[in-house]
Amino acid sequence: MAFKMLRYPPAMARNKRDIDAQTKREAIVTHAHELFMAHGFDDTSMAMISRAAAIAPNTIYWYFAGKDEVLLAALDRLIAGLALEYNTKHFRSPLQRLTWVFNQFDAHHKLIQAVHARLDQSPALRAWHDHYHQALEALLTEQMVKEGKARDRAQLMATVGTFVIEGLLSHPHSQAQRKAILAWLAGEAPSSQPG
Amino acid sequence: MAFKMLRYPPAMARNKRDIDAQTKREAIVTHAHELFMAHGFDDTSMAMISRAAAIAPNTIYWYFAGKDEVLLAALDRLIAGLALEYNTKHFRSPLQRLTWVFNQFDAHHKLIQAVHARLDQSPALRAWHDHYHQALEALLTEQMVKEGKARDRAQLMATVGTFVIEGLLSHPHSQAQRKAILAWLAGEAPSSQPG
DNA sequence: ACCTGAACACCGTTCAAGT
DNA sequence: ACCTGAACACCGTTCAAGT
Repeated sequence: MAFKMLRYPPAMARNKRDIDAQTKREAIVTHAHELFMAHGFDDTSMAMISRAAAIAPNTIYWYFAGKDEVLLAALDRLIAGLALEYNTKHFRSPLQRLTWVFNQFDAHHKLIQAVHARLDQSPALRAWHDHYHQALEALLTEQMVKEGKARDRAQLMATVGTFVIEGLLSHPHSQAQRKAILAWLAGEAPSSQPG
Repeated sequence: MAFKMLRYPPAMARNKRDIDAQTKREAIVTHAHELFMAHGFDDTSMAMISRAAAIAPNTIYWYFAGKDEVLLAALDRLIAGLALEYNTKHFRSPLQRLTWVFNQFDAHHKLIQAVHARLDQSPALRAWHDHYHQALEALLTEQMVKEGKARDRAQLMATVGTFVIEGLLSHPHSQAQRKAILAWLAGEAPSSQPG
């Protein structure tokens, strides 16, 4: 009776339980992440995720409010990992920095694509997207200002830059195209003239 | 017996039937277009379209292979209309031309968003998208070459341009931002300096 | 607290049958 | 040729019940 009011079982068991729960939650996210990457968000069903995690489909709803929240958790973990690596790395040039960031996104572009596809349906994903979109824009702006650009010019180019990055992520293109565009973006350098 | 091999009923009726069929087909497309714009592709069910067109849900499958084909028909009609208007119009400046094109897309951006969301699921939509993406890029390239840009530079900027247009279509932004970005895109003009 | 079987209210699509 | 009622194989999610 009384213990029914406790939010958790007693201390000893509580710790163990919490760890198990956390591990299981992460397992769900891991499997979901892989499946989203392999088949896309729409073509990954809750049943597929639950099968991969060896649980009943509805058990996912104990850990997450819904499918979008699973995606959100995968995204958060992805970004946290990237941020960590970004901060410990140092880059030889602005182009190298930009290329690294782009390549990280590109390696997980199916996840990012899922975000864009669900923007209108999920306010949570909309908020997530807008937040990191703005963060990327700010990062590009500061980079350009540091390189001596006027702030309002830098802001414009940063917006353009995020659009270009998203464009590259979601459109097929050659390696040469990518290289030229990133180079242009990093330095606004003129494309190389043949001959 | 014999007439069963004819693909159509006899002449008199055939004409009438064909007209009716065409009209009905267009009615389906019109209602679908409106619903896609209002609710988005995913949140528009075949049942909703059929209700709007006052037919049974499965009747749509007599006219179209599936939901994606309905979207495709709506897109084709949209583009045909735009192309017609574009060719009869003349513009005072490259910026005016670009702004007009952009505004047309923007007015129907929910449809274009649907294309992007379905790219991976539907090869037909993928083909459609790639075709018109390339067409837009070519148009921008020729425009820039006409203005005296080197061809490979123009090609790079055209790719960037289509990414920027898609970015503007799919991201919230202020009117001022839009104006500045389109101006930059049209002439690569420097953003205005305050003071 | 954690997990599940069964059900719910959909969905796009198919099929057999009508006219 | 054109249209439909009924069914199919899903889907994400909910609920009552178990431990």
